[in-house]
Amino acid sequence: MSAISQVGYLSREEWLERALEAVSREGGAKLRIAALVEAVGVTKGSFYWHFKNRDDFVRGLIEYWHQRYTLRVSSHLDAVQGSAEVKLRELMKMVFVEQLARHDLAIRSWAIAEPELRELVRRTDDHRLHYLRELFAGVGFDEDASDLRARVFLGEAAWEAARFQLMSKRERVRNAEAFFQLLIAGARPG
Amino acid sequence: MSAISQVGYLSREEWLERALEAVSREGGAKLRIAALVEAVGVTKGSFYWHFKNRDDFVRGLIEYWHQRYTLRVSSHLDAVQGSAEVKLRELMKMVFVEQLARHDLAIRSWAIAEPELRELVRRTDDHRLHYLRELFAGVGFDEDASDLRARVFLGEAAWEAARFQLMSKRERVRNAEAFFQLLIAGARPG
DNA sequence: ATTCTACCGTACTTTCTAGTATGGTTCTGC
DNA sequence: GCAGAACCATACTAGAAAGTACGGTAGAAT
Repeated sequence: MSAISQVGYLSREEWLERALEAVSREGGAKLRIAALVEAVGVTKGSFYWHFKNRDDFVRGLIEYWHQRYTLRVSSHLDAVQGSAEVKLRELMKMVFVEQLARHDLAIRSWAIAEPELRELVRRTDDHRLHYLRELFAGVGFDEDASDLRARVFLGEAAWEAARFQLMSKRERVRNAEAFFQLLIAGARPG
Repeated sequence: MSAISQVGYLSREEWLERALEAVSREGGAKLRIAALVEAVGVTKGSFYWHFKNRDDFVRGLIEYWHQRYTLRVSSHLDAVQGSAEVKLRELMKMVFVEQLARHDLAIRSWAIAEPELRELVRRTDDHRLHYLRELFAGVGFDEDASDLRARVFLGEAAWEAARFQLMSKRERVRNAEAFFQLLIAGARPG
């Protein structure tokens, strides 16, 4: 019935992937289903096929975000051959150059009020924090130093996510390098 | 007509002060005027007396937030007697112990979509960044080092704002001290 | 005390939006 | 090339939320 023929149906995962892009662009604050489905390229029929209701969608999106931008990343790093420092460099590239945290702000804005959602996001934060601590410990820092650096790393990511600043890739690379110097090279243990 | 007699009328500023507390507690994502006026302790009549409409309110709140949590803070620091390091310590206490950035997430969540609001928030970020750079330069760091440290400082603030973690005051003080060590004491220039 | 203005409460209207009902279309397996 | 399942469009309904109208009260000034 549609004028534009659909190339194929959307799986729940594809749906969430597109939705995440739309939401972080439009902002989670005024999320209307009508606007969302338009951005995704479908209609409400599709939305209510994949999701029970609005809350179910939000939960699903946070869950997907956790899977895609935290668990999958740490799994990827585990598979990287090399020292902890090599892994850390790879992670920095992903986060600060490829802007892996670009959806965080929109996601977090939902979780303020609902305790259930806060718990979901907290789980993400805990995983990231724990993983980073291990990474810095692997470089050779002691417990306190590793903990501090993990938090600073996540802080920089949060700042990039919160800031509405369009940086060129060149600038991002430069920033990432300076940041690396501060955290590692300038304070290498031993 | 109200059962509870009002002690007095609310000025626009008092209105915004109360509103900011309510909004950052309830979250900006699902801001309903009915819930807002209840939290503030008035009715819709009051809301629409002080604000033209919902958008006007959001603009006003961001403006107030900028004034109260950025401009007023830098003015306060300018008046502090002492070295740049003393001022920096004072600022760290305000931000990380007294949690001055606790409203940032809710505010930012609105600004994602609307270019006009993004511009307002960007102005806040620029002011903070510039002020911090000057502060670190005052301590003795060169331009690049000051710039980097300013961003790391704001990163830590953003992380605290984004994270749903209840820390005791004791923990906050400890964290602030460790952070100070990283930025200053452990890398003092000269 | 009265008048003017700032401020607020309440009831009402209008607009918006989540959610439903249902028929239709595309895909998969056979 | 058919049957069943998965997926989606459209039209509709109910409820919620924004915004308005207006009467009333508190404060300030004279």
